[in-house]
Amino acid sequence: MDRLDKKILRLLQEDSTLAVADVAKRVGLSTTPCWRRIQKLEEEGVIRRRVAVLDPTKINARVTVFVSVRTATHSVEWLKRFSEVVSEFDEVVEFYRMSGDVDYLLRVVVPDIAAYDAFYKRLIARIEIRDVSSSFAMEQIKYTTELPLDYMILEKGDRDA
Amino acid sequence: MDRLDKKILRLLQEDSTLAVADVAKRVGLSTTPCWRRIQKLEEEGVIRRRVAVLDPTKINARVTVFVSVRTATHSVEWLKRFSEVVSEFDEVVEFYRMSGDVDYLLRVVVPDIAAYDAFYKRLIARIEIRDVSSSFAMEQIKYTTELPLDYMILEKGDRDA
DNA sequence: TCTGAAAGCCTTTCCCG
DNA sequence: CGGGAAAGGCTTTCAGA
Repeated sequence: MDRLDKKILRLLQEDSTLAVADVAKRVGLSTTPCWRRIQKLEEEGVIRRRVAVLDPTKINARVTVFVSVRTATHSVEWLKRFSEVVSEFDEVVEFYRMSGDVDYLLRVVVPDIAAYDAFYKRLIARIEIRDVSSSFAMEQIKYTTELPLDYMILEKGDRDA
Repeated sequence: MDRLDKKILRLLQEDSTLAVADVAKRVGLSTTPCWRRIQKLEEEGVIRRRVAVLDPTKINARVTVFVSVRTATHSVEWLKRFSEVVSEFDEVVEFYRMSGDVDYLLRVVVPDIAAYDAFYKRLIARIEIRDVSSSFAMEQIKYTTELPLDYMILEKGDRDA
């Protein structure tokens, strides 16, 4: 991956409806090589997918809750099952295993607090959890799917912008 | 919005490269009305954008850090500036104003702990913060841009699947 | 690897139930 | 609102350097 790939990724992270010819123009290539590069980035899995991003308020998914979970000590199999059960919930949009005093962190999306309560009950009905603590987001100030590209490692001979 | 729109959204949240004709087939419409519905969903802002989702490991953005921030009591202007300054950082991919004992929560993406430390220094150099606490994610078990559609409010007469 | 042009497929429009 | 068919535009392939 060189700086042209990086430019292409920057554009497509922002707007994947751009025509290949447009991307090509902006990075200073003609369409064919640009098309091939995008193809390669997809094959290599650098581009994982192309998706539509929806407005949460318009589909009644206004509230984000961060759920901190402490599990009791369990076997590897239990932890695997725990991951699977939690991941199955559509309301869980992000799910991390953490270092520090919290074992897991979930980002849960629901319409309101009542729906969160219902979700919570369904969750604990499916799996035993030692300790759960919920923090409600009052406002989503920033949310982006664009990952920082500044840390990308370029091949030798590509040190400029 | 009816259940056909919901089906369309479900498909496009998953894969926005689907041809309109394919989406149409899967929801049981022909291309023209399906195209019109997608158009409308875009105009109404239900579909906010279409983006490429990248693999974090392939672009050297492996580590997620959750940063809990407590601010001192400040004016509305200061809080506005705080939001702007924090949002400017590409490493901050999510940023929430919270209820409870933490005032703000940031999801920060960096390649490693050293890069996080550098980010942290740049952040506190730009704005004064009372208290910062960082939690590192060891593993991203689930990450999806797909919001739950089950809570969507449909127009009267659309109560089925 | 890049360019330019040709072929094929989709999107988008038009007009009719 | 939904459908079929035509026009226009993009994507994808192919040949040449």
